Amino acid sequence: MEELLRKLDDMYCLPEPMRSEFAKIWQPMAYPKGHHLLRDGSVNNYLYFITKGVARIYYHKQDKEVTEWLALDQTFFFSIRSFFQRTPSHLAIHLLEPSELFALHHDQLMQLCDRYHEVEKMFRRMITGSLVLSQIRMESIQFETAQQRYQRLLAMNPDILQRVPLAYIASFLGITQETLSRVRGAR
Amino acid sequence: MEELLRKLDDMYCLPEPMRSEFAKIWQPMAYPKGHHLLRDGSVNNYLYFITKGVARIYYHKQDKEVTEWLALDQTFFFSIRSFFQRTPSHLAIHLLEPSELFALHHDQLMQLCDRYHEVEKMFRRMITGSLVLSQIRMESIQFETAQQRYQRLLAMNPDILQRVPLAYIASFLGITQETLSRVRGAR
DNA sequence: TGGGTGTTTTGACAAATGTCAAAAAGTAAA
DNA sequence: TTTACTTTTTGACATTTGTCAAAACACCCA
Repeated sequence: MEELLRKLDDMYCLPEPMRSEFAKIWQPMAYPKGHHLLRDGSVNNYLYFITKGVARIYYHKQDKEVTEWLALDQTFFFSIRSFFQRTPSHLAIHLLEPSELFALHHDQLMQLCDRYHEVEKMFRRMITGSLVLSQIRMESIQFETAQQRYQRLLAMNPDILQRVPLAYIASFLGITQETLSRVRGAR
Repeated sequence: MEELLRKLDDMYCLPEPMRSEFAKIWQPMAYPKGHHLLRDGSVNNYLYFITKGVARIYYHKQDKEVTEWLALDQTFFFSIRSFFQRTPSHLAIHLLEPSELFALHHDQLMQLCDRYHEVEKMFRRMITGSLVLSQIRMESIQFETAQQRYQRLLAMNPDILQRVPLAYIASFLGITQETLSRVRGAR
């Protein structure tokens, strides 16, 4: 819980009555490796924060699985489109390690946003951060080689190699596993 | 101004005192073709809405120019990172046609967000919309061929070919002009 | 220890896209 | 209409990445 609150403070320091009220609506949970937090076709009602473990967000493209995002410890994740638009998700989310998480229900978040301007502001900043990240990733995908994308990922997550199978990393980088293997060999 | 207000209502219908107060802080402007709204290296203080014309957002990658976004009529645009993080922009913005725009200054927007919860909410929804768009574009770039991306662009902007040089479109799609030319020829 | 299973690498070749140079087409002004 | 200029297309070839199949490696556990 401490890590979560610290992350939230980074975005916006809620004044005290709201801070603890906001803290209260996060539900702590723990699941084994392989557990699905979200199956494709259902609406993503929760915004997650992972304190320990790894989550993988993926979808089916024709017959293949495509990894859209890898969430390591101390990060937020969810199906952006499904959560905000309240539509069935084309994404699924499962855990690559036994994990500990906090989950925040969409409706409870929205209620608190309606009630407290401060919560709304904090949430707005959180989304703004996601938008900036999303832009950076887009530029990376569009204008860097597989090699460069791999280096960038390693720089941001030095221990990802030990924790996530290469097939998922390759898919996340937008290349095949074989290409990733060759890129790695070249250095 | 009507178009702008209609777009804003789509996101969130502001109640009346705030709606007109919000409308007041948008500054109308008109510039000739080629005018730079933002030069790289300076902070992007304005969020723009274009009512007539085309704006191109681009940056320098080594010796080349890369088109990051093309904003046709009735859309919002700005340098996301610079505007939110208040840092010098690596992006520049200029106009491909004589254009009419509305501009909203960062500080005025933030002041109104602080003052009115409703404005904050509307702005939050606006950013949420950008985030969803950004996600969709990311998937498109990562998992579609040049051919498919071209078709998608045309479907969303049928008149873009008449208004934007192919070199810019190619760059926006993340391919070279020659490849775009061949993709076009193949249908 | 030795299968058995899943993961990662390698090889041979195909497909997509990039690069550079030149030709063709289009546009605008004299 | 002619010229000068810009934009778009084409050609030849190089590079990157993908595909499919097989080999090498790593790990678990009986």
